[in-house]
Amino acid sequence: MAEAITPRAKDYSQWYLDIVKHAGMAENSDVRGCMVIKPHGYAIWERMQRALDRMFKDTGHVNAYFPLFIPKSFLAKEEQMAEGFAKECAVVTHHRLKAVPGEGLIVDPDSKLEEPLIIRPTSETIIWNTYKNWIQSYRDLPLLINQWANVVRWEMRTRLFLRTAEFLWQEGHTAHATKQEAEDEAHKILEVYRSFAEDWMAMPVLTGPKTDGQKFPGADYTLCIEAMMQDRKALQAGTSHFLGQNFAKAFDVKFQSQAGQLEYAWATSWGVSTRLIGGLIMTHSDDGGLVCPPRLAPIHVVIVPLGKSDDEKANSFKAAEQLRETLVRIPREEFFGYEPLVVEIDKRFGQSPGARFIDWEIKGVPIRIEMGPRDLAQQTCVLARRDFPGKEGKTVGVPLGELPTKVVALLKEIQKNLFERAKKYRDANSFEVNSYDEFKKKIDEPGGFLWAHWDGTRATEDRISNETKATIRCIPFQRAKEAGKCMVTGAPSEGRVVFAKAY
RNA sequence: CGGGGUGUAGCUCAGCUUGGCUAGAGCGCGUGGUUUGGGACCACGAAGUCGCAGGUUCAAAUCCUGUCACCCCGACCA
Repeated sequence: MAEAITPRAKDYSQWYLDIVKHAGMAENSDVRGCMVIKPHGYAIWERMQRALDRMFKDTGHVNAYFPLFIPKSFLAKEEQMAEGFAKECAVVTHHRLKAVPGEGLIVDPDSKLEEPLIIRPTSETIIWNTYKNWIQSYRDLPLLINQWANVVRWEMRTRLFLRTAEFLWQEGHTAHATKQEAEDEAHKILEVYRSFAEDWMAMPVLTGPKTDGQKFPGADYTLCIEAMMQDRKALQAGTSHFLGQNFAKAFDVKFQSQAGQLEYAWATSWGVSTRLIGGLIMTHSDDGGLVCPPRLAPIHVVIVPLGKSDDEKANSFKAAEQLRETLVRIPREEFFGYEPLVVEIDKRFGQSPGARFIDWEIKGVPIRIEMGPRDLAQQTCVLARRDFPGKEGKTVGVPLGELPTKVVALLKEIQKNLFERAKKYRDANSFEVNSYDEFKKKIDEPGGFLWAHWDGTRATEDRISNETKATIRCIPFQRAKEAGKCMVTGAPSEGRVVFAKAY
């Protein structure tokens, strides 16, 4: 039991760190606040990218790339944004080093930049500065562009994947001729995010606008997808902003309408980041390690051949190779993003079988097939599903001939089961509360999503978050119309909003 | 930025209070052998300018001064 994972019940944060570490997903680098994403973690990100990118393309978007550096004056042009990001910007002030005898490399004082460059915390400003040159006529609209990039936000307190100084994301930036069209775009993307979260990550989400206090600086309003982690805390998993004409005005982006009028363009921006990987971990994983939904799993099936004698090893290894050949030839299906099944064979005969099984469980491979002499004598194998921990997920005596159909069906079943289980958990930890006293009690124990009436004011929202550390996660589209009274002030409210403690 | 703490092998740490042989352990790593259906074991081995600089001393990982880095707790965030 050398590499045990801390149980969730004992220390949830440590459990999370143990999973990230032992599953080989990421580690802290020697650069403060920055992580190294290791191959197994990056493989999940690549799968996320592929699925999302196709969804963006299917909705008419194209990819482009804008600079990492943003002149300070650009950032300053949109006042809300400048204020929102000022405290977490990395600033480049010089462009050269020089070697000084005795001192080593120093920043060359003669290389000071005329104007400091900001490392992008987000790219609205540089992009809208560019759009100014691209947009003259209504015929140039809509402009539907996405970029895959890294950004830097100088965070004090970091956690792998969930909050790091540098992270990877995609950011969409669109320009439209009408307000309606831009608003439709923001909603359309939110639906893309919802379906990605639920259908690919198997992570149920609430959707709806943020309050004014929680929205993106520079946005007229922000829509979000919000998920519940297993410690009952909320995770903002994606945001889609309606930016109004704020950036068009800041960067003077006008177009001539069909009627010949000069008008400011309407904008949206939207993004999801490597934070989703943290969400995926905290939604599904158990005390045995990572649990990865099949549609995003870097490896779908691992075959572990077993044997003592050289003959037994050779036989089971050969059978494993034959099985892999069969499995990877299964016709590509939309369900798997038209990609072939990824099947790995574990050749480590030198290690004990238990150690090998556990290693794949920690890595979250959805299906494991064990083949030893006892199985092969009967032309069967042991089939283990990762959504049930350890031996609980095992079925012995599965005929080899049935595997191709069984494996595909089981992958789909695991995907479905993970979503339903997560949804059940979220719903079981969501409560309607009707008084502030009840709220204060429940927010600590048991925690979770508290649906409550709120008067819609910033003052009340701030008061609640100061007193309880809980914030309004979103004003869900899913809420019922229900006349009520704010639990704090008693002022009228037309529906409940969702409060929770959040990452 | 305020308070607390830690720097010794790849990792986790002991040793420091009370200075003294060649600086230790566990894990990991390498080699050889025995093992193998839920985290195997034995033997041997490689690996450290004790964060850095200066000082005290016959003698410093240990005491003193300075310095750097990192971690934890309080105001923000995909």
